[in-house]
This record gives sequence, C-alpha cells and structure tokens, in this order.
Amino acid sequence: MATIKDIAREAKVSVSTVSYALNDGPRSVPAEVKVRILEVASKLHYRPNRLARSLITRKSNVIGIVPPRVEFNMVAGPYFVNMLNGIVNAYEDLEQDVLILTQIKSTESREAIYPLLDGRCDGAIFLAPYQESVGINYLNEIGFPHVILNGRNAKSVCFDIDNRTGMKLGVEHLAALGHKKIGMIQGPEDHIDGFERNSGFIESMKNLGLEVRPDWLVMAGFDRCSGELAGRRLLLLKDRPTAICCANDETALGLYTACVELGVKVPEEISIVGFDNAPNSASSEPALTTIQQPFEEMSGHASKTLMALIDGRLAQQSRRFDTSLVVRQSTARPMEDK
Amino acid sequence: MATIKDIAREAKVSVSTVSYALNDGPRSVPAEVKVRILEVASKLHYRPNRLARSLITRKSNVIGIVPPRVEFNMVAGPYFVNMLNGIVNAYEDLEQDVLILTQIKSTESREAIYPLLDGRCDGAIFLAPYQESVGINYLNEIGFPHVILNGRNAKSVCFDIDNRTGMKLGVEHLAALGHKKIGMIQGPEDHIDGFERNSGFIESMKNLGLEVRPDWLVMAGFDRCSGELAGRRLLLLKDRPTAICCANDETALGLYTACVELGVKVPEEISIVGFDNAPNSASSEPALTTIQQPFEEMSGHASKTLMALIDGRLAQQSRRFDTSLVVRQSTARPMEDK
DNA sequence: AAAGTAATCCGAAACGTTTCGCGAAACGTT
DNA sequence: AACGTTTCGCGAAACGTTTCGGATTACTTT
Repeated sequence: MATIKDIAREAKVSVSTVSYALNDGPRSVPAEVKVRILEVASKLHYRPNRLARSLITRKSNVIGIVPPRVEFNMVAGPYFVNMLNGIVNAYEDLEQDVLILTQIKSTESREAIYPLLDGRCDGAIFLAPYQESVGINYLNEIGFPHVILNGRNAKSVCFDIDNRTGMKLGVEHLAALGHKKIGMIQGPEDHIDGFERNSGFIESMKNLGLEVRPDWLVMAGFDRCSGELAGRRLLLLKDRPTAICCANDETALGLYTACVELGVKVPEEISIVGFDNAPNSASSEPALTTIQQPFEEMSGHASKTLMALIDGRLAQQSRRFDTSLVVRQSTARPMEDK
Repeated sequence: MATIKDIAREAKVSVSTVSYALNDGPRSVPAEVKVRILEVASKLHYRPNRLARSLITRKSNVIGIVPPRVEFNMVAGPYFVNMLNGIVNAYEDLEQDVLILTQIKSTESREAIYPLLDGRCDGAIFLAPYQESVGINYLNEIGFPHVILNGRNAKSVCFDIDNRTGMKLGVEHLAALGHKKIGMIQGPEDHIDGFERNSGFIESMKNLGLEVRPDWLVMAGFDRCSGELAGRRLLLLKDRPTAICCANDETALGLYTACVELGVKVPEEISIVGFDNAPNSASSEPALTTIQQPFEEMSGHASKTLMALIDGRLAQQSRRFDTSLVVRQSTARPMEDK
C-alpha cells in the first residue's frame, strides 16, 4: 500500500533518492540517508510493486511454461509433471518464478501465443508443442527468448531425445530374448516423439529382418486410457505378438490393465517395453522394462539455456539427449522357447 | 512493440478512444471507427501490455501457488504434483494463469511472502504450509485473498482432510484382519497432516485397546527415501510389528523397498497401509492398501473458492474433506493366524 | 583564490495502459 | 426556436516505478 512516494515524503528526500537507496541503485546515496530511508521503508511496510518496475525495466524474472497439447491429456501425465518438476527446481536456484500459461491452448497462430508476449515473462519453455507452428516462428521473428522441449523448430533452440535409437534398444532387447513377433502401441504421428518412436520401431524391426505386421501396430494417445484400449485390441487378436513396444510408459501401464483383465500374464505370456522411465514405472507390477528419457537432465539444461538466451549470453546449440535401456521384469523370453 | 499510441496516431483518434474500442470499453465507440481501429491494431500486430493494464486496474488474472515446505522434498512428490494438476485444470477453465512462486521458501515472516504481494497475482493457494505462520496472518491483516490446502489458520479459508478418521479407518482395517502388533512410520510433527495422522494413529490404537509401543513408532519425512530408512529400522527389530501404517504413500513405497531388500514378504509377513491414494500406488507391487485423499476434488474446490474470494463473492467456509479406505493387496491376516 | 572534480539530490520524463471530466456536436422533444 | 439528452471524442491524470539531466554544494588541486 505504501509507495516509494510515501517513503520520500516521510524521509524528506526525493523519489529518485529513495529508489537509489532501495536498490543500491545505479547511483550512490550517502550511508546516513540510506539508513534513514530503509528505516522509513520498513516502518511503512513498504513492498515494491513489480508491475511498475517490470513495466519500465522490461524485465520480470518470470519464465513462462507452455504446457503440452491438451488433446493428449498430458498435463495430468508424468511427462508434464516430471519436466515441470525439473524446471521448478532449476529456477528455484536461478531466482525466477514460473508462470504456467494455461490460456495458451495451441501454438498455431500468432494470436494464440500473445499471452506470452504481454510483458509478464522474459522467456518461455515449450513442452512438446506441435511440430510446425506459426506461433513459434513468430517468436523467432521478433526475437523472444525460448527453448523447445521434445519438439522441433528450425530456428529455435530445441532439446529432444534420440527416439529412434531408444526404440532400437527396446526392439533389440526383445529380439535378443528370442522374440520375433513384436507389435507396438504407437503414439500420435503429429507429435515428434510419437512420430519418431513409431518410425524408429519399424526401422529397427526391418534392420533385424523381422516382419512388421500392420495389424500389430495400434495407434493410441500418450495416456493410459487409450493405451488400455489399444492393448485390448492387440491382445484379442487370434494370432497375437509375443512382445509389445509402447510409445510411452503410460500406454504401457494401460496395456498392463488390459493384460490383467484378459488374464494375460506379464512377462510369461507377453513381454512389454515402455518408453520414458517415469518414476512410478519402477514400482509397477511387474516392474516395467523401459527406455529412459533423462527428464531431470533435459529440464535442467533447458532452464539454464533459456536463462543464457535471456541474458544475451552465448546462445547454446540445440541438443539431442541420449536414451538408455532399463531392463526390469516386464520382459522375458517368449513362451515358445521355454 | 506497437502501443496503443501508435494505433491512435495511425487511426487518427485519441488514445482513450482506442482503449474503448479495444476493450469494448466502459464507453461506446461508433461501429465505423471501431472497425478502423481494430484494422490498424491488427495491421501493426498490436498486443496489449498486461503489466501496464494490471498496474492501473489492480487485476492480473494470475493465481499464485506457494509450494510446500522445501525440507520435505514435496515439490518432487505426488502431493504437490497432484494438487498442482487439479489447480491448473481448474484455472484453465476459469481463465487464470498460474504463477509458481519458487522464491517463497517459507511463510514465517512478512517479508518472506512479499513476492506474493507485488501486484503479479490476485490471490494465492498455499500448499501444506507451516502450521503457524506470521506470513499468513499478515495476509489476513491486509485482506489478501488466499486459501490454504492441508494447513490451518484461524482466519484463513482452509481445506484439509479428516486425517484422524482416515487413520482410524486404516487401523480398524488392520485390527479387523486380526493384527494386534501395529507400528507406524510417522510424518513430520510440525506439518498438520503429519501431526494429525500420527496422533490419529495413537488414538485409534488406544480406542481399540491395542498397545502403542514407542519402538514401533519411527519418524520420517514424507519422502520415499526417509520412508525406506524408517522401514528398515522397524523391520530389523527383534520383535517387530505384523502391520505398519505409513504417514503417506511415499513412505509406504519406501517401506516396500526396505521389505524387498530384507526379504520380507508383503502382505504375507507384513501388512502395509499407506495414506493419500496417489495415482501410482494402485500400480505398485503389491497394490497398496491406502487411505484416499481427494486431490482432484480438493484442488478444484480450492481453486473455485479462491476465485470467489477474489471476486468478492460470498466467501465460502473452510471445509474438511472426507477420507476413505481403499483396500488392495498390501494387507492380509497376520501370519500367526494362518 | 580560482578552477576543476566529485558527491549529493531534485525534478521530470518515461513505461503502456485505463478512465474521468468536459466540451462539442447531433438528435429528439415540446 | 429553445431546451434537454445522448453520442462522440479529446486531453490529462493516474498506476508505481526507474533513470536521466542538471543544479547545488563540497572537496581537491593548482
């Protein structure tokens, strides 16, 4: 309620002097008068108004987060949550607050991302946005600092993972166990991770000389529910695969549910490989074999890089993170071998 | 980059007229000139500056979230994540953005919560704050809209759960199975949920005429790691309990790990009850019997109530939410009975 | 003692909006 | 024709800061 003016009046100095005193400002103010000003400030319970400050300095110390596409239900899922967690942790140290822009539902148009550009944040992290987006191109046009996580844009700094190699690890693991009949619960094609995981699966199968059967490829979203539905379709096939790769851990857990309901035993009757290594997939029953996506590392890296971009320090390059195979209990040799 | 002034110049009207046109403002402007203004605005790619607007209207359409106490590592845990998810979903519909105040580390002093009061947000949700806090009292003093989730303050609107009754459900469930030797991994005493769950356990035990043995009560944080340590201590006792109640699901999962490492079978050799019913506790091995805390309902309710407070609509009362027992596979009759 | 430099502090402009007061024009009513 | 009532539109103040230019004073140097 008390403003800098009130302090000025009370301390019998000018407004500018108060500002310099409060900020150890660009100009010096004698120790004696500074003490007086600080005393008055504390007496009046003065708290600076950041809006006014940001308006003039054009700096907010707030980082905007644009959540993943709503259709995939990913706000509720582990992807968003794990990335956000890493981001929040990073910015706790970097002294930035984090604004979740719930009002940005897409990045398809300039207008859609205006909430990002109204002065409230200094930069933004996009979580798994649409592959091609007018909105992000616009940011590059006007030079608004941003990084993209699990997405691609020619001119933006992007961080993603090597989905194809990851998928290859999964397929080779299954092949090494003796599986030949391998299916996949696929992810959305217009999502970069979905697309690359899907095509990575097919490439790996071909490289190993294994047959890719169209009826063993079922599309799902990235959520548990659609994973269960897709899993049910695969399991009910007359001639079903002995192993299934999933586009992410959530769909794998959906498949688990389908297995329980249809009485199919994991890993005895069917082997399952997930993707992401979300924290709770270690404590699922049976523990899920999966491909690790380094959430913590990626989100931390993205947070720091964005700060560098904002501060005009050397902009870092886009980077692709490595994935690795985490073998747990959901994969085993196929029944025929036993 | 283009401001309202640029539009005014270009459209040959005054600044105020532009404002009225853009906002369908408090005053009317003739259709013809409004069209002209909107055209110019779009031509110049005008985007309003929210800082300037908020500065004068004293309204930001941003809700602040104060995360739980850092010592408990709860930002990473399911509590924060589930509540945040509910809040974000609610505000997506209510057209508010969500600011996570990473810089607020405690609520112990006035100054600590100043970042909340600098004009950037219209109200705040506190997640599991300290029980008694000067900071929150201050908010009540100055009338800043806020609600508290899983915490208590005499003058604030608070939403919490009936921890004692919840704990009672857990203990009675174990007693009904035939358990008499029941221990507990306790939560932090200065956290309201921890305190109430701890004392609720002891009360329930006494009411059932069961012995409360001090060496069967081990304190932990709310995180998995300290749960594992506490669990290890309990399991290694010469005369150990046949069942353990845990302060939350995370500590229960920590206890799971301890059981696996020490070769103790759940539920055959020891029964375990969690608290929260976090989403992934259903898919743990074995599926965890737990007390349900209605995350979604609570967070949604809190979000809506805060909006009502901000809008000056009738302030709703504090409310205590009910818990319920979810029986899964981690509890069974004690060995002696079999 | 004069000149130059440094310290101190004030006033005012700026940031980009919203909104109030007021005058001018346009319209309808007696 | 005189009067009231809308409609329209401009200018200016306000929100709470930061920061620049310049005026005054004090200190140092020649």
